[in-house]
Amino acid sequence: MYCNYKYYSMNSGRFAISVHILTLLAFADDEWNSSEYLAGSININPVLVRKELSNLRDHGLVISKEGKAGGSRLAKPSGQIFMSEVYEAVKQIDLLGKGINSPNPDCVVGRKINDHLDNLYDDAEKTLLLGLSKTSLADFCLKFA
Amino acid sequence: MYCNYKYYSMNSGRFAISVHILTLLAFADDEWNSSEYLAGSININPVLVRKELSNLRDHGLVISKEGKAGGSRLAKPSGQIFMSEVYEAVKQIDLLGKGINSPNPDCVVGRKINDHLDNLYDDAEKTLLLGLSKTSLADFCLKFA
DNA sequence: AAAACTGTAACATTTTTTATTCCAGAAATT
DNA sequence: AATTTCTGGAATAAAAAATGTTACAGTTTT
Repeated sequence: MYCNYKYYSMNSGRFAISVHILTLLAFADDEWNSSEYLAGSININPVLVRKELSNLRDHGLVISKEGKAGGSRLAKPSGQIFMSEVYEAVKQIDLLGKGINSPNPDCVVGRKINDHLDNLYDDAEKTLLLGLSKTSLADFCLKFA
Repeated sequence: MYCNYKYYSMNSGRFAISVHILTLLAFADDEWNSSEYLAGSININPVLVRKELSNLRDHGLVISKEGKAGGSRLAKPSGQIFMSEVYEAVKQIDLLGKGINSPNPDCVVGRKINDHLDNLYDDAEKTLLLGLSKTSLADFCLKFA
């Protein structure tokens, strides 16, 4: 077995789900939105929404209120939330799972390639983040007009 | 179930494996390298290497020779192969698997979000490719000096 | 006290990725 | 022309990751 670079976690849904949640919250303004309601629009299980909300909360993008009439809303104006932040928020978890495995250390290339790939990935990611930082959640919401 | 955006396929190894293969071939110059040898440095199964070679071949990055004393080598000088090409080569297969599923069509956001996410992803990917196009395989190999 | 939420843990299912086995066919070597 | 050493690729298995579900304790409003 080999390599588990998880740098580009825009993969497979979590980023999309987070953006979807944030978009709904942006449209709902000051209201507290239940995970049930959010899940209804996204068409996934409410528990998945809560998990994602939990992560967004940890990253300061949303706040939640427990108890009856509780729910979630944006932690700051949509003009101050950037896609790069969403990317970073979603990425975290994957990064933990990162496990770089054993290329052959007797090979000049194998011995060093992980470091070099790391650098390459870091650079590429910076570029990507720069691009994503140009779109705010407010910008994104405008598209629905 | 929801969303399967597979745009960012730099995920989990295939990109790394392809770069590893290409780097080995770049160092080996004109020699024909067997999948067995390549697999030895990467420390994965030779069949996986052949699959990856098959893909790289389809994208004009390597050529292979069958039969005894056969193997693979670069299809062009390493200075003319860019990381963006490798990314594109690896991406293809994932793109086929792309399946965007059913957000709630009764919701203003749900109805349109996939299109908007698509655009966002396309833009981000363009940025990423631009970044990757700045590093050639030759550049990458220099790091091993 | 009841109702309507969140927050999580534990578990089940599905999908994707990675690995393995096997063999037919191609070219060099003898 | 038989043998050897490769590729090419199908079929299958195993492992890992992503996604979905159930269940329930804890919070706050009514």
